[in-house]
Amino acid sequence: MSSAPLRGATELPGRQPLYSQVRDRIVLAIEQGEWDAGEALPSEFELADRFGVSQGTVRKGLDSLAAEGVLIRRQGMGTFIAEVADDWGKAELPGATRPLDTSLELLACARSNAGEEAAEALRLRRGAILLAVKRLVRVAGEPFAVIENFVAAERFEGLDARRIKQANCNLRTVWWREFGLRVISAPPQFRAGMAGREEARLLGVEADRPLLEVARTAGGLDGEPVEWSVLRCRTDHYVYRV
Amino acid sequence: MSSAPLRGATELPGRQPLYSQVRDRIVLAIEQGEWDAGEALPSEFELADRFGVSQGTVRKGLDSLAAEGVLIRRQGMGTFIAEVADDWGKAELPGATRPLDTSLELLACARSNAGEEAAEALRLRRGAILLAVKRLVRVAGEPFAVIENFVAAERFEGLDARRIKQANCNLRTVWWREFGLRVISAPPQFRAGMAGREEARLLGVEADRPLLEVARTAGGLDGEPVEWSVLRCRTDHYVYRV
DNA sequence: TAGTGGTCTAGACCACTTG
DNA sequence: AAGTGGTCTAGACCACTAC
Repeated sequence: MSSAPLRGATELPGRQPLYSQVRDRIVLAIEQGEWDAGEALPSEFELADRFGVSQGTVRKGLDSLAAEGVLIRRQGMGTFIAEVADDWGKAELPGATRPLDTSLELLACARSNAGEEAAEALRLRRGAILLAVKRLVRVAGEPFAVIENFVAAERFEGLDARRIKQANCNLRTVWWREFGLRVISAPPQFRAGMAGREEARLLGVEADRPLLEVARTAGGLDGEPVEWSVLRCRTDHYVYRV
Repeated sequence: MSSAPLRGATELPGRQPLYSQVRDRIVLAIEQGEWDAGEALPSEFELADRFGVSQGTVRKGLDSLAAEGVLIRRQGMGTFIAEVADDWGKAELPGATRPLDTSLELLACARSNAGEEAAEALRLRRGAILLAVKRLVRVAGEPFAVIENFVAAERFEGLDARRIKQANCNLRTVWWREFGLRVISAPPQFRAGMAGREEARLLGVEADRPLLEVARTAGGLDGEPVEWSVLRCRTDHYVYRV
């Protein structure tokens, strides 16, 4: 939050461009809760004053965060902190281009131990204590997908079903409001699997029917992995679009 | 190829920003074969002269094409036409982040009639005459996926197996070299399906095993749909990453 | 040394939104 | 009318590449 100009850092060997330093300073301010979701940032000129750079340089930093989906810029209005969204793909009718509306339901929130994939993705040791959140996605009221999210229990002390439900089952909102953490997802991995007994029951399909599996990690704005998650969905009625 | 300044268009009602007009002019020049793949474009200042705008405006246009993967910019060297790549996702080991090397083999190139999905995607009538290209993707020598591409036969008169093999089975290279067409893919749709008898045989899996299906359309730099394609892959050994 | 793209500035004007 | 982001310019300097 200091107003020290950024130039001092420009002589260091591992020097970053000014606009990139501006981006990082803004990220820091966001993480420190300086502005709430939906709130407007100061104007480009105010930020330029604060960071001791020109308005064009601030613009480049803001544009990069807008491209990442962290900020929303509207001509004539200002630059706003984006509402965080659970940025999974969307259900669509095959061949269609319009995403369908979905609803989320919390199934469980419990401690578990890291399996091989989760441990590797989160850079933890195998068996580390995780929190596992299990949710059901519905399309037009019908079960479409089961999502499991895993995070390090240590970092998310106090997470429980009540807090998740308060945020309408949007975990990104929970990470942001309760833990001051904003995350961005890496490109997912895809696999075709079979419905186990549990998924078959939840999704209302027969066991041994093919299910689409989507797995991904998400990291903080600084790049550190925070969350590993898997979505399993039936694709007999709808398809999944990235 | 004319050198008329761009300003004249700025008074039109559907006016585009100058940098966007610069982008379109460069796209046009690329499509007219002014530069080959791998070749360098004129410098920013030369292009600025040619289009009658400032160097910064040219830069914005070039940057947007670089972001789309059409151009590659290298400090101190210049701006180059990117080699076209078949931009499917990659095969990876589960949990890994490094893509594996793949090879392509042409299975067939034949005429067919547009099914419902292909017709809709390509904005043609159902039953329109298409060219269907079928290829096999191998990872470490083992069959991994079957890709089918569909294009309007009318637009790709003269396409045959020989021309495809000459381009190492890279269809994007064929579109570019033989038909002067550069395409960009839209986000794909995913589905979990079952291996039919034909895919099972080609991929070396049992019939009724789950297969991952990835479908997408690709359009020209002007946005018109050109190609519809489907990839079907086994995900028992490797996974598919976007 | 010359030429390229990469960064940064200062200032101008435009388009849009709100009061 | 005032304030915001969006575009555009002209010019400066830097970092990298080639010769």
